[in-house]
Amino acid sequence: MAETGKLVQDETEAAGISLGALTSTAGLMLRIAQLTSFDNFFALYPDGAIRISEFTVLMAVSENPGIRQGVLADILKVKWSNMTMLVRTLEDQGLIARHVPRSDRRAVVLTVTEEGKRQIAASRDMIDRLDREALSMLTDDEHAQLIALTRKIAGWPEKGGL
Amino acid sequence: MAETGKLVQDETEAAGISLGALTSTAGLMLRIAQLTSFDNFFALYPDGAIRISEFTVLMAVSENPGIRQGVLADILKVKWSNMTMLVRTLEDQGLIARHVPRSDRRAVVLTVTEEGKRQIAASRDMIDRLDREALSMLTDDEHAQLIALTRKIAGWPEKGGL
DNA sequence: TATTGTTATACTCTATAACTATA
DNA sequence: TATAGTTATAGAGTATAACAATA
Repeated sequence: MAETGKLVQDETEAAGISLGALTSTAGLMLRIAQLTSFDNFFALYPDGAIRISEFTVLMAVSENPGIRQGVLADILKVKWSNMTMLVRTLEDQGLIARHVPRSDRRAVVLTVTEEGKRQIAASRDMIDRLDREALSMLTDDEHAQLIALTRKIAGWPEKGGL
Repeated sequence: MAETGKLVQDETEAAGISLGALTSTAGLMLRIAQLTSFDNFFALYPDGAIRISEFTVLMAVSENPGIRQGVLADILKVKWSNMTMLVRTLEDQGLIARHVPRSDRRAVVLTVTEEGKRQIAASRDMIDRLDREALSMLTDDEHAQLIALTRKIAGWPEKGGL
């Protein structure tokens, strides 16, 4: 567990702090929960490992070989201009390959390289484990509930895609 | 036109995109859900109204009169240096008052001014309503579930403070 | 020496507009 | 004219370190 979360709890407990109606503002609570989750996650995450944003793109390309860059950007709520840089970083690392299709020479389609596949294999178990550990205050049932709820918010049905 | 909300949905549906195991990474889903919630919220939020970060501080001070700045920063996961600026903005707006207590002249304790109380009264209903509307894809039960789960993640028990 | 808060600054993410090349 | 992607840059949010005042 992360130091930060514990510290906050101790201090707030000692001070007898209340946030009142704020804890019923779901958007704010989502934000605080997400920050807590990320704090805990990155406290465990080794330096030098692939960045989460990069891993997310890598996984998304892996799940959708030949996806166009713009489509990917839209799904992950990243601006096209920023996705350009993200993808270039991954290309520089040799993890994904860019290809201009003949059917539309404006487009760029993406695939994962062999090295990228190795990176996924090496990182995925760790990320899953750290992700679960970062939310270890939840029971398995609650964890599943959270995923179901956040999927619904994101507009993604049950298993897989949309 | 290049990037619109509607376009995103159409494209992903048309492309039959899948994010696979990524949708079981709770931390990532929390992040996407939070971004979605904020996008929806701010699409409805009127220009010129108090900023959410400022309103959050205002509410927190209102719930905890005399709270010290550093404690507040820790609870809301804001750095002290940044809280200094946030609080100054609110002071400049005449919404909160800063006071150095005799018991510890290093500290700064905060209270909400009369004007601040008026601001809260004027903003709170709207924020609650927009917050609920931003998550209108959830049922009331699911909304309550989400709040319970995020409270638990944040380390805050049932109702109110800790 | 440690703590509270401030200042200044750097860094990361995200956003916007102008540009190209294709369609 | 519209679209896919790029470039350059601006902006917000966040992080870090040095500092002053007080404990």
